[in-house]
Amino acid sequence: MTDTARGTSRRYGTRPTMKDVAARAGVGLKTVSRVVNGEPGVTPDTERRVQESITALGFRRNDSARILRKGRTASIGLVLEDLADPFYGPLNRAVEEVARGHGALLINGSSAEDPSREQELVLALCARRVDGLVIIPAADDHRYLEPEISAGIATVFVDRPPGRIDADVVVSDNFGGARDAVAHLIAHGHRRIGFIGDQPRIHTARERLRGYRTAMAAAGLPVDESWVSLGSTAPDRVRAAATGILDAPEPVTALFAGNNRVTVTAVRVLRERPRPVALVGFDDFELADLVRPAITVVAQDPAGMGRTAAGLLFRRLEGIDDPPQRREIPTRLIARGSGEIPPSES
Amino acid sequence: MTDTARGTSRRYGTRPTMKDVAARAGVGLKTVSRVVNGEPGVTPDTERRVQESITALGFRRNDSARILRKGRTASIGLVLEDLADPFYGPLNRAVEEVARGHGALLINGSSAEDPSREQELVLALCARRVDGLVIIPAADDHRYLEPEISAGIATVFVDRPPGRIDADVVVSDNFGGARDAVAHLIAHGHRRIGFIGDQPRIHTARERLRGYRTAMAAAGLPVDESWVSLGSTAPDRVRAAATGILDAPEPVTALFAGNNRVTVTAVRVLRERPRPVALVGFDDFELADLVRPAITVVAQDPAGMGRTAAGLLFRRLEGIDDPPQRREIPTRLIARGSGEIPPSES
DNA sequence: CCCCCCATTGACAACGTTGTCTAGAGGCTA
DNA sequence: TAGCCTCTAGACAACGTTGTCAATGGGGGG
Repeated sequence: MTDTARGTSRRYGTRPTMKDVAARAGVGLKTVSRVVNGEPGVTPDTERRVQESITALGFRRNDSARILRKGRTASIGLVLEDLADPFYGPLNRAVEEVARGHGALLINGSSAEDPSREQELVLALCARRVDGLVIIPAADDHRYLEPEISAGIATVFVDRPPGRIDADVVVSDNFGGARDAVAHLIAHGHRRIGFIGDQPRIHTARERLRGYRTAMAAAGLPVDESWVSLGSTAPDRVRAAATGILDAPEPVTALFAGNNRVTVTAVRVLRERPRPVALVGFDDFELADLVRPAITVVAQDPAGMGRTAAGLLFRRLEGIDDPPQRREIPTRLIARGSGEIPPSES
Repeated sequence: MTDTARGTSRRYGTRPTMKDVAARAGVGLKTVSRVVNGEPGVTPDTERRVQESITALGFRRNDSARILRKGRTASIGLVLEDLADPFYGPLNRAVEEVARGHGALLINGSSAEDPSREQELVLALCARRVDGLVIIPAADDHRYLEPEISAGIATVFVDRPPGRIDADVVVSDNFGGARDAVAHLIAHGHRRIGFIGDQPRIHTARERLRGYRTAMAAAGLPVDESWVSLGSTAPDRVRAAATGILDAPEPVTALFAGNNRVTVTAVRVLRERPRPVALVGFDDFELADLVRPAITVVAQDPAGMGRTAAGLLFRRLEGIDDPPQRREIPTRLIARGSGEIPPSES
């Protein structure tokens, strides 16, 4: 026999079950279940005895067994690109709040922009039988989700649409926001405006570029292709791109930065140069108003996106089965100074 | 009969089980289990037949049942104050990475600094039988965890120590960091230094105050109690406190801000005033170097804290059972300008 | 006073997987 | 060729809960 610890206090790692509680209280197993779940049909006296046993033994219902039996896990999965990215914080929190309102827990993970990691994570969540998924996609082919969706796992995509399947999706008004940003610069007198954005395989980057071109065209302004630079948002790449655009013989007088990280690098670059250049960034960021000049941005509403996505998800979980929905969350231009700098010749 | 959908494609919401796979492949249930888990003792031919059935039916193992049977959930819980707080992003991510390395998923939630919500969340995670917990405490009494811990749920506290129980804990060197910050200001000639911190019921706030007092005492400088203000970090409160300290008849020449949020508000207040006042903040924040003057801070290492905490947790899960550990993560003073401003008389 | 009904309670199967154990088919040795 | 061993495969119980159903007992109406 190896149970040397037997008999000394409680066995480590062993938890009491309803059966144990029932035995101690001298009642049936099902009665304990009823008490634990607050079901009717138990006399106050019996209930008291059961409760006493529960606290005495430190019983806690095993939700794994409950889940197995009931088929619902009361948990949803959230797959995003990077838990550490400040943009996703409010989104994460908003999804959590909605989940909490529905009594569900949130399981989450980062795809790190790696499609295979996204898939691995999503399938692990499906194996857990989460009730639903909120996904910020890294992959561009989501057909691997088809069996899961038809098996009843509700799925909502956020920030970027799914690839090659149809599903609920919540996106920012990337096109409209970008168009507004560029129109704002044009309204302040700019005619030569540069655009530095993310890799074109990313949907949001393409939409923002489209907004840029549309605004320019609407004002009858030509776009010199050397003003446009799409690619990695790594500081080095952005710095090189910005320098190239600003040092051209006939340089731009304003920059539109395609996202957060680009904006920050652009601020650093502009600060090193004598000539004032206007700047509007896509995505707000904390402290954008503390920098001098304060940064004019097109603000997204990540919390709103999270709330909307979670709302759609629980709507599905409640059984509403209409065609896939698309929700576009408006953006808002916040003028703080950097976007209102007038054009200055070299 | 209500099964109108029967016969048309697959029934929505029903998933194949190992039994279904076995029936289709003409093998026993256990053989499917063996194939799914890569266990030995299956001929290549049989395995092929089973694999074929699995893909044809879109089978995915039900981890709820597996968990029930095996007793391990391969998931850990993370309870923090606010998923949206940028400070916790890197911590969250670091914990996730370590969990991922151990094949575990991460379930997380926000306590919103509400002790009862912390407890509710923690107990929900315990009912799920997470293997372990990483907790950034909001409560100051964690005895409610005793039955869970003795039932084998490993628990590590981060950022603040647990209340009234003994457990592994990972904290920043709040005392040392604060002392260094104030010593830095003293080294730059300041003798009257204000401190604005968080509510004294929070451990980190007390430790940082202790560091402040120690540095002042070490330099033989008196502390006028009107220079010290602890309380909510809401902008209004901090603004009032800062104004009071700075408008005193014999005002301070430097401020030490007890955390992130305080620092940001302090920057705004100082910017509105003519007299230059030195500032050092506890906690680094993105773009601290973009503000003018750039902000000198005592940087914590949230990713390091997360990694260390998760490391301790999985160490426990591997069965190491020594006394509760305490790990202190060093801080680092980053001089950027605001902390090197010399004293200026009114 | 009898019968019916309702409220309380518990026995039992089921959820889908994994651990244990045994059966059967070959191959090898003596 | 008998006997043994190994390797594959499946039958069965168990994990801890909940849904279903039946049994018991007490109270009220006829």
